[in-house]
Amino acid sequence: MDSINFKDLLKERGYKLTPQRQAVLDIIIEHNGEHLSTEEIYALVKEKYPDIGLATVYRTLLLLDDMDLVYKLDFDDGLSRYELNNKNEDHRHHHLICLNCSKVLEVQEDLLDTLEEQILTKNKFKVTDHRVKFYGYCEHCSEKE
Amino acid sequence: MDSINFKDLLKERGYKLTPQRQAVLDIIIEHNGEHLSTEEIYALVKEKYPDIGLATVYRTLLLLDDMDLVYKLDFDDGLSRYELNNKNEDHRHHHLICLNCSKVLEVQEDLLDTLEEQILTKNKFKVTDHRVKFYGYCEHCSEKE
DNA sequence: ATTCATGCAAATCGTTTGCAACCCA
DNA sequence: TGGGTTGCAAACGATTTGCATGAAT
Repeated sequence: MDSINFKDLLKERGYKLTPQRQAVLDIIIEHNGEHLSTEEIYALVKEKYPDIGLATVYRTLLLLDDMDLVYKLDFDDGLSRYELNNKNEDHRHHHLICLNCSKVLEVQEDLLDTLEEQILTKNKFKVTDHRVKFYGYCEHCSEKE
Repeated sequence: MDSINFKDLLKERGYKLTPQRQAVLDIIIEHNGEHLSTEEIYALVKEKYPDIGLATVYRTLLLLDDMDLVYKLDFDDGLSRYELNNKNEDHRHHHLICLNCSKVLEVQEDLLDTLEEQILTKNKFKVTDHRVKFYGYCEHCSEKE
């Protein structure tokens, strides 16, 4: 996601490119693969842009989510987390949440397509997206038992 | 879930059976199949037990969730919802959330077992539970397009 | 009698919003 | 210039917590 592209996307919707918005997006791009919480994003942006307000970060994340540039996550820790919405990823990945140490791993596998077809025929419900979270024990925590 | 059983389960953990706890559980059993929010549960319990406090409902739901008697749901509407944890159900069911009218349907299908096996072998992650939400359009809203 | 549970109100915490000042287009 | 944007602080809404009272075992 280069800045030219971002600016155009904003303009399409009647929005403006501001240094704050760019800074928030930059941080998320820099931390691709991580699951940053709003506060973490705020702290990281503040390093480069000390005057930014928390409300601006919230507003920007809402905007980025709405533009499908980021993906909002929920790992049941009471915080909203975000990751870069990697569009050239063939399938959305899923998260493996360890019930013991809370570590979050990722799976690329996606066998849900067949399930979605079944849902369409049996329930007449057109699935356009899904969110899956697997809970269990990671390698390290499984061994400790 | 009869009350004798409930009382024993509580005693095992050093807790007491109170009319408030029984009333909350009763409401959830009566409304099996629904996805009641905390406030909805509070209002329903209040009909039978007008003096109950909201904090008690919160505390009881936390307890019931911890005892695996109920299942906490999140339909992204900002509210915590709960459903009876039906243990004789062969598989956990999943939810179909309509992006248009927000109606929530349920699927009993569970093709995730094979996925879980793959995750165990490939990621050495022992899956013990999963949460799946499908987003899309229900029959009615699909037709309107 | 002891221990846990309740109700109430205050506190908490993440998030949203109103508004005057500000700045990008 | 003008309309979107910002930072700040106040407001918000769901949930939690402190504490004195009350109830279950």
